[in-house]
Amino acid sequence: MNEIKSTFSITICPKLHFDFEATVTTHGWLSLAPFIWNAENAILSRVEQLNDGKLVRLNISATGSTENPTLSIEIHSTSIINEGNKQEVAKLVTHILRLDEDFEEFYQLCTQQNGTWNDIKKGKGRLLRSPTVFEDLVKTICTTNIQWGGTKRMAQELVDKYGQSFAENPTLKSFPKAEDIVSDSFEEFTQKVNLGYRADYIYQLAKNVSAGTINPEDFLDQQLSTIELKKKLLAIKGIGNYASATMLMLLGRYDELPIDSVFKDFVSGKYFNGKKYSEKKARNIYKKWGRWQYLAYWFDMEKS
DNA sequence: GTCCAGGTCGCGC
DNA sequence: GCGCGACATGGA
Repeated sequence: MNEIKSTFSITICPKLHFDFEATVTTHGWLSLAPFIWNAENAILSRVEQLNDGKLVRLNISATGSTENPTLSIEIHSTSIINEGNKQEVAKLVTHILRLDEDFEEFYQLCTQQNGTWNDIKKGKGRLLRSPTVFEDLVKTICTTNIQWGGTKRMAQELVDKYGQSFAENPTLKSFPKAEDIVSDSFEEFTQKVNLGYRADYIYQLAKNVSAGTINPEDFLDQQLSTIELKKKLLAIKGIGNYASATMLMLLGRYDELPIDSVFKDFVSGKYFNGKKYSEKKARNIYKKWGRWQYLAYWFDMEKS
């Protein structure tokens, strides 16, 4: 058994109010591999392969109030961890927890609403995301036309069959990179993981990303308008209206509503007494939230 | 056994 | 631009 050689702690103090546990648990992403959530101790864990190939296991936790929080990040590895590795990890954690996003305007809108909207308070609103846009794209495709249990299974299978093993505990693996997936033929891929007809979309995406014809990480570019971004997302096979809205949320843009069966059931039950309604009427419910509509819907559901 | 899921694609009109 | 069937897989 390889011994752990390096354990470091990095402390990040978020600029604004920040609720670690709410950020991690308000989105189902935390129950998709390779994320591991230790609810008892409130530790978010995952194995990651860094740019230089080193495999690390990260343990992320928080102490202090939402006004004055401190994030603690342990890096476990059998490799020597250098300053560059630490900086990469800090950047990764900033990304998945959205420490750089500004929610002040959303909070103001919440304050304008009465009652339970005030419970959102400062520090909530952030929803967990994956370290890479590629991983979020793959997972989002795995949420379409399937129950949540199926999404979890598919994420786990991808990690089990194509992730890189963490030396200390080989059952812990990273999420596969595009190159890991296309190292196999499509036939081998469909044999190893059971993604149904989505296998085609995901393999195609991995091919394109690996070849550089699609660069999902560029989607984080703030210069891109939401319209342009949506166009790029819809051009990817397997991403339609619902999935593009979900991806926009994961890219920090909350303009679009993810209209799927869950959305329809929720809106029907809460606002239309279970009766049929037009999509336009449903949209009107969240219209006043402007570019924060996704979060308005999300927390409307959370609070119910 | 049968049905269908946090939809999307490709077709025909 | 809109309606419709097909789509893989496993869980309900």
